[in-house]
Amino acid sequence: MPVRKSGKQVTIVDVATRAGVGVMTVSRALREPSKVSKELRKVIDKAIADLNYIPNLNARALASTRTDNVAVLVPSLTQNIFSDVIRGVYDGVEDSALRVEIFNTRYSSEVEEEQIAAILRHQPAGIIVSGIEQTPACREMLERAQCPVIQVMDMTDAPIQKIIGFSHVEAGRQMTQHLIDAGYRKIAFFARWLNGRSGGRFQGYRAALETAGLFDPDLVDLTEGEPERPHGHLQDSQQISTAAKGRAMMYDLLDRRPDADAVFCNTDVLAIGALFACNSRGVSVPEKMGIAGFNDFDYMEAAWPPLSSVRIPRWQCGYDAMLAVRRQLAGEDFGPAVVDLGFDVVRRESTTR
Amino acid sequence: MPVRKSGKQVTIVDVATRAGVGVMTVSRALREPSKVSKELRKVIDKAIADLNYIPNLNARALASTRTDNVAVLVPSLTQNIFSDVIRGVYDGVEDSALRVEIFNTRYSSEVEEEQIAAILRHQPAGIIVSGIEQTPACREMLERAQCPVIQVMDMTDAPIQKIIGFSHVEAGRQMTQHLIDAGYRKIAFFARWLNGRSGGRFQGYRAALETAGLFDPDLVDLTEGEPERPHGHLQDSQQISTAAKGRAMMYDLLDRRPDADAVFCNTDVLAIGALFACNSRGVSVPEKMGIAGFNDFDYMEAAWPPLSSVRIPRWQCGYDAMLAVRRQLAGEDFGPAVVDLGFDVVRRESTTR
DNA sequence: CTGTTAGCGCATTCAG
DNA sequence: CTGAATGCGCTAACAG
Repeated sequence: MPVRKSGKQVTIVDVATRAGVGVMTVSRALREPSKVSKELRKVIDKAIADLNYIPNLNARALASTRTDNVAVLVPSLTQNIFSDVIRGVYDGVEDSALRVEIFNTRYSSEVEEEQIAAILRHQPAGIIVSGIEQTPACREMLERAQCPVIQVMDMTDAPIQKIIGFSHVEAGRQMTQHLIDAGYRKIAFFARWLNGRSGGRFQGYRAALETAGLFDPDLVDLTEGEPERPHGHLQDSQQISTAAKGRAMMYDLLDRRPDADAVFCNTDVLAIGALFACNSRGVSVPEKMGIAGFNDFDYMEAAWPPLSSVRIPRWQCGYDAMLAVRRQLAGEDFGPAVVDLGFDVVRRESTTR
Repeated sequence: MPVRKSGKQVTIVDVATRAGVGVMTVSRALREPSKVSKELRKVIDKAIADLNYIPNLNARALASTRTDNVAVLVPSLTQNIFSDVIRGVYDGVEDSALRVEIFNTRYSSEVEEEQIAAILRHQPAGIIVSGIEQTPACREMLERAQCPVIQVMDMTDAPIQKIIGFSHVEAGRQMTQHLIDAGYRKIAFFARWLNGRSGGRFQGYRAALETAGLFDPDLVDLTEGEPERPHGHLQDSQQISTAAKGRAMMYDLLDRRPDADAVFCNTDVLAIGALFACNSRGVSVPEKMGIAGFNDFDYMEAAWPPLSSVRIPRWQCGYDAMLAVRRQLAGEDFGPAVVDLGFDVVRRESTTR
């Protein structure tokens, strides 16, 4: 008498019995069809279909001590930045047996820690994680991980295993330098909050202006200190609008500092909001006010006037990260530990005068 | 001599040995701490920390024939619509032991089928899937699933188990009716492609206009037939811009049909592009051209002039779906099979004349 | 509250 | 190319 209810799940044994072959043959037919004779394969396929057999991947993972899941951690899905990274990841996983699992840390270190712990418990094939701001606990876990770990979308000399990204500091610096070169002198900075990456941009902005002797803290508007984390059962309609924020910041700037002549927005949406503010006040862009954003989403080019921005390799980070995982799993060369993909300062009408 | 390399993974046995207790006590301490005495719990926790023990969830899943993973399938992550749904899902999972796993089908039925198959092989705790357009194969798999299955963001009389959403047809109809009521007569329709949901909006648009005797197929611009699936190693910069598309469609409309007086855009970004086109041509909105979008993202209110749109319960769909999963798992009442959350036609300046 | 035993479904190993 | 035995790490089911 079985101690355990012999779960009515269809197992590989049932399939083997029905097909009149050994269990191992079924297992092979499932994973390496080429190693099973064509005839047996047919019989087995039929048995599988008849019984409606569904392989249990948990059992497989336990027996083989590995899985085909690549975990991807991003801080936000609402910001298209990471959607593009994820798109790259998906493009990179094609024609492989791997599966992509997305995890949203929501800019919370606690959540990230929990998720990494949970991911490791599942014995992933690889991990792709955004940024370099992991807590010591996260970092330790990731260092101990028995699989490829790739960091993306930022830059550091000391990656966990490998990093593929670009320098936010340098990006902020170069865009600011472009504004200076274009003839702007009172260049403001708009951001809703600063994290490691956006903070880097701000550093670059500040460095460029200080070098030029133009830095003015009064032109910096960081409004809120907290990272984005819409939460607490907010409904869509109750969300704080970044575009509206950009508009409000521009109104405020126009009121407070009528001498300001340009703004570097930490985000494209902020820039769009700022543009609308100028539109409604009759402030001409780029003549009276230069506007630049960051990310270069599609609508920047489509705006009127077209808005300058910094184009960053979002898709490429995701794609290359997945390829690196695959190379590593295949036992091939892992390549350099640090890959700097760079960025482009895209100059459009909004900063041309 | 062991047949198998006794993998150097730390197991629950190691912990039990070190703590000087039974295996089962460790297992309990991990999952139901309240059922283990405080003292033992301490000893066990220390042993876990000392050994750096990581529970193997695959083994747990195999032994208990269930997991804590709720799979969420969405057709796109680039469109914020689904990001909001996912946000709702995350908010709904809090204070539960469940974990969220996001899957991106990329508007591909094949991908969706593969993913659903893979998900089922992992014995999920629940499944949340977008829309009602599952292929027969998908539908069959989901009907067979031994876990709660919730469809979201659309409406049907025959859900797999339960659906939480709203009617796209009705939404399209009501927005169009609003435009008619506002006095517009030559109302165009812009869309980049039609799938089940956007197609529903078009149906509603058409129905409203036909009822009013105003339908004109020449005012419908569906440009492309294919659903969005940026792909084939496109980099960010090479993506086709929806905003630019909206702008181009408006230019085309202004050229082809100078008598057109309004447009219902299938998507907010399209509407933004259309607005920029009017800005650059000096066409006054809403006087000469009414513009309405769909989704009501934050930037619609922030635009100049503010743009009308249809606000849909994205967050609520995700949140309620997760709660339904939890209720079902807890053995509580599953509630009605069909939940219509409705929507709001948001009238702003862009359609007020 | 605690421990023992058996087995979840599959892949590894090694022999045919 | 095929198959039989063994155990992956954990938890259900009982007994104490």
